[in-house]
Amino acid sequence: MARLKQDLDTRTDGRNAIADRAIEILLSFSDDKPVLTAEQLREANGMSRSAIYRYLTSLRANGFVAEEPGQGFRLGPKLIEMARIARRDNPIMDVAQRHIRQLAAECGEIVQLLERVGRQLILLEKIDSQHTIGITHLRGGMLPSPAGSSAKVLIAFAPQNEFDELLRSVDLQAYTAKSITDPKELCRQIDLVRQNGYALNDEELDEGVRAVAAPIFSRREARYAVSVVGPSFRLTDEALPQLISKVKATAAAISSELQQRDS
Amino acid sequence: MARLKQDLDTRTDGRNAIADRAIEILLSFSDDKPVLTAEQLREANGMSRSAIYRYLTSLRANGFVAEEPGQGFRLGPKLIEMARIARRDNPIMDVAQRHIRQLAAECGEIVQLLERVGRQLILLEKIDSQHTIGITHLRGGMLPSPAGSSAKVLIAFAPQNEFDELLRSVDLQAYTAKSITDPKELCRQIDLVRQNGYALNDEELDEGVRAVAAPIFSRREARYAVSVVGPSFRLTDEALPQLISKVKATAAAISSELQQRDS
DNA sequence: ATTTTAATTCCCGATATTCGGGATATTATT
DNA sequence: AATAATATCCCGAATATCGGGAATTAAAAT
Repeated sequence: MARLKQDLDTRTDGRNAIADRAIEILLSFSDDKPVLTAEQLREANGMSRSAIYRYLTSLRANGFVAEEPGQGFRLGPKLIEMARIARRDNPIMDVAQRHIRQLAAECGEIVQLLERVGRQLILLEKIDSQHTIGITHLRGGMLPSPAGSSAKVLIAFAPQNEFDELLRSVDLQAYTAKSITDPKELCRQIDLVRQNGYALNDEELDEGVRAVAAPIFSRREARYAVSVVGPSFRLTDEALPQLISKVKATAAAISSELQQRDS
Repeated sequence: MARLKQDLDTRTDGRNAIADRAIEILLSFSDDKPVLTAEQLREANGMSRSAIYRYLTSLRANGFVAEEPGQGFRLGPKLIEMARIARRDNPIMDVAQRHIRQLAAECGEIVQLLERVGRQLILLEKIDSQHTIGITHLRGGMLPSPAGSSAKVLIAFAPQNEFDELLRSVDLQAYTAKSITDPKELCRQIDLVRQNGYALNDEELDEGVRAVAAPIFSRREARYAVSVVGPSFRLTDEALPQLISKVKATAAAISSELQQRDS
């Protein structure tokens, strides 16, 4: 009776399904849902009671999840430790840190650094804005999802063999009045992004929120993106040109520093 | 022919052995060895070629490890993202940050914040010292291992049911001339730690390195420890008393803030 | 204190999924 | 081009997960 999910949409070739499932459990946690009960985790991942507890026991013993007495589980402290090592050795973190802090200081808005891994957009760094009146919470990033400015950039400059699949995976739902819902329109914009070297997000995901993003190149690939996010009343059409050039300059500076390193 | 390791020293009751193995692979990476080839990982974890690649494929697809072109693998960017969430929801991180930064500023030495999870000592935060002439690299922490100041504190104030096992798991090798090698001596020191409310490490792990640690209480348990680490020529016998009181004060402040939260 | 309820752990046979070894394909090196 | 090293694919064997439900423990309510 061990009938497993056997996801049809993701290939299970040459992978370890159980390791994948363990990770899936970890990915159930998000900014929105930082604490989950065993029951919620069971349901979210479609497993039996015995199974989820077996996973949780292993994850907890290793500090990957922690138990909050009456509440449930949350991501554990070991992840914090491992991230220190991951940061230390991720070439981009070292290089980008200084640049994006300066960008944040200059424009006073939220600045983000993202990395694309397959169809995932991973948020590496986020510097909060000085303005308390800012965007407090942003949609986290895993494609298939709607395309914000960073996603547009990373799709536009993706290598050919991945490009089509990425483009297809964009969610075209209408989250706001300005959301992109037409594939043709998306293609048109992506083309523009490639021409201009930057992408905009004009309230397409959240009402009143605009963003600018530019690609960072590493080994001739656009693996990372910097973006500035802020309220439309500050990121006005008048303010945008200067902001765009700042974002592009920052991205370019990081790119060139990365390139020097490789040599 | 699927003969697995079946570790004898760790119970596999009610756990998920494969998830454990996946985590074990991640734990192969450390500050000392941030980049490992598939072959090194295979060897370190005693698995077959096919097996290690299956694990790595899953881990890589999820961004838990990343591939460095000619070098091998390193911990991946997804860990950085997940750590952000883990931090955000870890009560201690929010509270302790400010206090340990101030402590670091006051004493100008390395300050560390650790959490105990079972027999593991997890490094949650490390603030580097201003002095470039300091300790660059510290032994990472998983018991069984030698007991530094933080370990002493966390053992001394551990709950009864865990105390004996923890004490037994201490490594009594002679790393330096001053290392504790006698179990009796360790017990005596642990008793003192419990009486005094702090622990010292007087060049017991590394020549010329001293440390002071104090326990942080959360829900009537000493789950965390703050420690200050520095060279013996600055952490002199004359300087220690003041440093000890500062470390204790910091720990106490964090403890009381945590307690307030719980109410 | 006692009952009720929920949450977690334990047990078991069935079988899905890992396992290792070796062949194959790909990439790097000389 | 030839060699070496690395990575993927394929297979039967069998380990270790799987789910269902019972048993235990913890928590909540009466």
